[in-house]
Amino acid sequence: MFEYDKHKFKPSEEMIKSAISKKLLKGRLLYEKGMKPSGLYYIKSGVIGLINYTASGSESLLRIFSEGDFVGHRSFIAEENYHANSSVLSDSEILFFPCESVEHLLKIYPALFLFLTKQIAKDLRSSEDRLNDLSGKKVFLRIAESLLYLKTKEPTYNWTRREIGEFCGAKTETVTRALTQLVHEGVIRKEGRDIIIPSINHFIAFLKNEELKD
Amino acid sequence: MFEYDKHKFKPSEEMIKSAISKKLLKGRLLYEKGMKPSGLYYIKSGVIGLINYTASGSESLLRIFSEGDFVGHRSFIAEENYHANSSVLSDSEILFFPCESVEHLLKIYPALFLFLTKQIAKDLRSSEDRLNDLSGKKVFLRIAESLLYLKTKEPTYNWTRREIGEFCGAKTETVTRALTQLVHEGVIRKEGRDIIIPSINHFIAFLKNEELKD
DNA sequence: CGAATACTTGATCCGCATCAAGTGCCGTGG
DNA sequence: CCACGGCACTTGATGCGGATCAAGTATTCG
Repeated sequence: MFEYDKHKFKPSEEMIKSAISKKLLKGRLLYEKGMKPSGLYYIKSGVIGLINYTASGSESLLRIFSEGDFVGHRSFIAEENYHANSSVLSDSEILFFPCESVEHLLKIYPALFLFLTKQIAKDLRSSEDRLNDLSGKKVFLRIAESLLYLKTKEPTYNWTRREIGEFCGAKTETVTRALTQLVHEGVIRKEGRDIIIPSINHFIAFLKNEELKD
Repeated sequence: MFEYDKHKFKPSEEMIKSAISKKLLKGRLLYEKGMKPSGLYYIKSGVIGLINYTASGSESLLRIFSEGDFVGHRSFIAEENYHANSSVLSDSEILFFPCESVEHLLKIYPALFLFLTKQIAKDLRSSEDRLNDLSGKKVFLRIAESLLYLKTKEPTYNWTRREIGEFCGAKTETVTRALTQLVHEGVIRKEGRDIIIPSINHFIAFLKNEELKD
């Protein structure tokens, strides 16, 4: 089961002075696949998703960013163009730090560079763990684990069935069915469209037990 | 379709002096999942695979390393324990560079650090591209693309059907069937157990065309 | 209130895994 | 050098998980 690191990097006052502030509404793109990075984005508030299109035309949700996260650092550091769209999932306030090169970033903000490097290394682990899960775990378990991850990362955001599915490679209908089962199992509750996990520990215990089956 | 970067980092004579040399036979493990990194590995010759076990007990091949590649750098830089086994696929000669901390590495070998950082950032892209393919592409295309990748990265190594399958989330039988079809399509040839791609360009053209279907 | 979108539930289909029963291929030891 | 044992591979038959299709209902937003 993948987890995420709550450790964040707080930009200095001086850094923030050099930043450009933007407000973006839900549904907008922060950047588009194929574009060349010219700096780093930082989320003051809101939720951003890194989204790619699959061969069959549906979307997949590769990574989630929220308050206190940097965005666009992978492409910037790899010196590649963006490999996916950065889509605004809820109204966001963003800082943009223009930067000309990786070497320049390392020189002026070595601590930030080190932080981002470690972040990418951890993200690679997560991505490879998900790769592993995708070929080894049944969809029900993937959905349950993704729900836990998404709800832990951003408890106040109302994740849709579609987004949960896009995160773990499942269709909306399949997510619905899995959620119905999770309600029957007594580990989640629905309130309108929102999904409530009354006890995270209870949910985790259920997952651990579920993993042993099959 | 994912590609790999041929750009390599050559350790200096001075670096090599501080290294420990090892010879490992096929089937051995360079390191095991869960162990704590204490330095970096470098491949002088041979092929190494990063392998994880899926929930259903089968294996998945996460990354491939060969001559001139570093191994174990992700965990070292993330300051995490290894998240998968490093398995020797063909007899290898390895250099081990002991190193106490990420900061120390950055201080004494800044160019290597920068190189590894970029490498990890590119690997994250590849991994996320594969994640995307796994939920969007049919198994036939995944197998064909994986074959191209593996054969391009290590043309002399005889990739087994099992390994190709473990790389793209397919079973051995499915790989066999896909290969049979690729022979019928006239883009590969079998010689004993080995797979020959007579013309890489022809193969790529076939793939491009195949991607447009469906 | 009406329209658009998110969700739900059931029926059906199909891709690929699984199971089974072989046939090579290759290294090892006599 | 050949025989033998063990994997790697092949091919066909069968089954099932989850996608797809379809036809609703609920929710949210203008």
